[in-house]
Amino acid sequence: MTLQGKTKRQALTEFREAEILEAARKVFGEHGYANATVDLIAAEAGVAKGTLYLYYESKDAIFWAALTSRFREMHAQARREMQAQASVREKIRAGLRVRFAFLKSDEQFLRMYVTEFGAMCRLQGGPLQALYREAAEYVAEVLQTGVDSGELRPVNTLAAAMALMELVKGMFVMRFAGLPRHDPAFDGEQFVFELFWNGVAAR
Amino acid sequence: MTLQGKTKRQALTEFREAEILEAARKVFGEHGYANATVDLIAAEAGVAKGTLYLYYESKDAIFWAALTSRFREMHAQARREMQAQASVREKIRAGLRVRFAFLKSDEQFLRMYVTEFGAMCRLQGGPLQALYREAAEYVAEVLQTGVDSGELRPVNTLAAAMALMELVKGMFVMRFAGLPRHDPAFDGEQFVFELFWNGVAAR
DNA sequence: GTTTTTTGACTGACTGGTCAGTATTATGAC
DNA sequence: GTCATAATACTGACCAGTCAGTCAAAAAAC
Repeated sequence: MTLQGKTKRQALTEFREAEILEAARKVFGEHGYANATVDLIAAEAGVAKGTLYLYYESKDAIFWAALTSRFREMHAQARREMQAQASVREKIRAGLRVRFAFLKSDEQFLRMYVTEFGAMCRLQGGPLQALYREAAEYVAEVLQTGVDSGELRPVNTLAAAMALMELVKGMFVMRFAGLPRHDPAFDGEQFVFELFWNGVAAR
Repeated sequence: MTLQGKTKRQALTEFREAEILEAARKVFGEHGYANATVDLIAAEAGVAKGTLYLYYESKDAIFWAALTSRFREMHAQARREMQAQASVREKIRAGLRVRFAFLKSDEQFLRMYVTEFGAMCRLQGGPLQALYREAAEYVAEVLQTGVDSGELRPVNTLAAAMALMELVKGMFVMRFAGLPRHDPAFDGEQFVFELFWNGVAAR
């Protein structure tokens, strides 16, 4: 009884939390941070405004939770897939595959990631910054093994890792900038891989 | 008299306009769009709030004018320098040199460019989008001549051009993300050039 | 004196956040 | 099992602060 009861509550609570984050991603994704109102998020989540403040202490906190939770998932999955590969080349490819799949499958997250990311970096020490750094550092680590083994030519691995992540973001910026309309069959993932790999691979 | 008067007025008007844009860049750069207030911009520009509305019809219009005027300058100068070069390789190098110099020399514009750019792309058909497209298309044009002459391997030139521009932006994102602290002597411009050039150059 | 430009106090819509009250679920006594 | 009590979760009307935009009056230009 006790256990079942608690489970029921906890389950409900967790469900609510997920629901709120989902709603937040939708509203933030559609309207952007500034134009998204807490009332809208509450309505979308199907809860009262006050309830939101039981789960998160501010609009800002909701935003961070919504963005970072997905970012974290994406990064974790990319890391897993990368670890499962043997060569640096395949690790990079796997990382790209995961990130592209993630961003393609979740329009709202994509919008937040592409359009709000820059603005959020303004906050020195913000949660996203640490995550971004962590993600970049893992990729840099992988690249370093390639440099050490001679698979890649010497390069600033951290800068290269960041460049790669920015390239991924850049490919999706195209969608919002309406580019390129010319070639709908264009494969951004392959393009980024080739550009990056040729750019850093040993000659 | 009339002429002199008008000239004086016009001169004042133009001076005011430049002053307002300069102030706007400072305030938007420091606080971000959402946290920048029209009152702050007016104070910074040394005019009354109402005066701003004689020059621009809204906060949004001020923002656009402030961002696009600099972006336009940067693009125009890059274009000039590129045209002055003979080879595609040197054109690309020149374009990078101009953009890096611009962003390094103007902290406020850099902040707006890096942190607000994404958010602004949200507005389909916004002024920046057209500018961005135009800038990318010019670079793509240059790349195309390289492809045609065999200097570059076949590549989606528009995507490559955008990737290049995103790489530039990415190098400056590092500053805000605090990366990389490891190597202060790191030359972002050279890095981007090599990464890009190796990535798209003929094999 | 008339016209043009500038001013800055004012307005009112908007929204993040609160909290007193209500509803739901868990606990315990019998 | 059932009823009373406690604990927890939820609600939404409300408030206080903010800020884009206005306009009547003042200043400046002519």
